[in-house]
Amino acid sequence: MAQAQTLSRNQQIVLDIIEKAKGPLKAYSILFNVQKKGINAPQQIYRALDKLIEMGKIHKIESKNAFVACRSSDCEISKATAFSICESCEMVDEISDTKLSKYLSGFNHKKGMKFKRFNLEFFGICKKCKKD
Amino acid sequence: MAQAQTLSRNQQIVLDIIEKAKGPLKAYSILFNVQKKGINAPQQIYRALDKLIEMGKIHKIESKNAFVACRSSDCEISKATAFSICESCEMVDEISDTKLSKYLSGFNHKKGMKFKRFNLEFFGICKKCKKD
DNA sequence: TAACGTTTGTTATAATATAACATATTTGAG
DNA sequence: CTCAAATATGTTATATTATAACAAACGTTA
Ligand SMILES: [Zn+2]
Ligand SMILES: [Zn+2]
Ligand SMILES: [Zn+2]
Ligand SMILES: [Zn+2]
Repeated sequence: MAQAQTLSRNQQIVLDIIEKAKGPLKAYSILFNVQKKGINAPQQIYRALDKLIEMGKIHKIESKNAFVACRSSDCEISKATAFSICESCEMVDEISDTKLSKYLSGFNHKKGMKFKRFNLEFFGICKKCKKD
Repeated sequence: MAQAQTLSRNQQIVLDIIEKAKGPLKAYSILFNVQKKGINAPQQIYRALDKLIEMGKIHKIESKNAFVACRSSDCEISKATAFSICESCEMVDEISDTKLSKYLSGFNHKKGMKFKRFNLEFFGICKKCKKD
C-alpha cells in the first residue's frame, strides 16, 4: 500500500514538473528539467515515477511512454483509467466519466477472468487541431 | 490504405512467428528467432511489424511493448482493440465483444472530440494462474 | 523501357528502462 | 530514546526498445 500523502523530495520535484506541464512528459525530458535541482540519473526519475503511479498521483500513457498528472480524483488509484489523445498535437485529457468507468469495471471476461484494472486510450483529433 | 492481402517475404516471416507463438512476442525476440532466415537488423522487424499492424494482422500490446496476432477478424483494422492480460503469466487474449466494441465506438468525449480509434487493456489473473 | 512506389539490406544511433550496489534518511516498536 | 527495518537516495553501468539515414533491389504499370 502506498503511503497516505507525504512525498519524498524527489517525488515532489517530479510531481511538480508533471503537474505544471501542459501535456504528457517523457521520463528523460523530466530528467533534463530537473538536473539543476541535483537529480542526475534516470533511476531517480523512474523511481519517483513508479511511486507516484502507485499513489495515483500520475498516470502513464502507455501508447506514448509519457506521464500525466491525475486530475480526476475518482480514478481509484490508477485501477480504472481512460484518456483521450490527440494524434495531431499530442494533447492528453483524462476522461472522468462515471458511466464509462462503471461499465468497464463491471465488464467480465467470457473466459472467467476477473479484472482488477483497466486502461483505455481513445485517439482522434482534438477540437483545436480541427480548426487549423 | 493497406494492400489487400499479399505479404512481402519479411512480413510473412514475421507474421508466421507471431501466429505460431502462444503469447505476445517482443520485437527483439522475433529478431533472434529469424536470424537463421537472413533477417539481421531490428529495422527489418520493425518495418514488417508496422505494416502488419496497418493491415490489422497483428496488434501491439502497448503496456508490454509486445505483439500478438489478431484472432478476431471483426476488430476493424485495429481501430477498436481490447485485450485481457494476465499479470502473472503474461498471457494476452483479444477480447471480441460486440457490445463492448459498440459501446466504446459510440462513446463521445464531453469536450467534443470525435474518436477514430481506441485501445483497451484489462489486467487481472487468469483462471490457470489462479489454480496455482 | 522508364518511372514510380515499395521493400530490402545495412550501419549507426537515439530513446526508454532496469540492474546492482553503496549510503543516507525516516519511521516505529520496544 | 534507540536500534532495526523500511524507504529513499546517489551513482555507474547496462539492457531493451525504437528510429534515422542511405543505398540497392524489386514489382508494378504506363
Ligand atoms: Zn486519474
Ligand atoms: Zn490536437
Ligand atoms: Zn484483432
Ligand atoms: Zn495467467
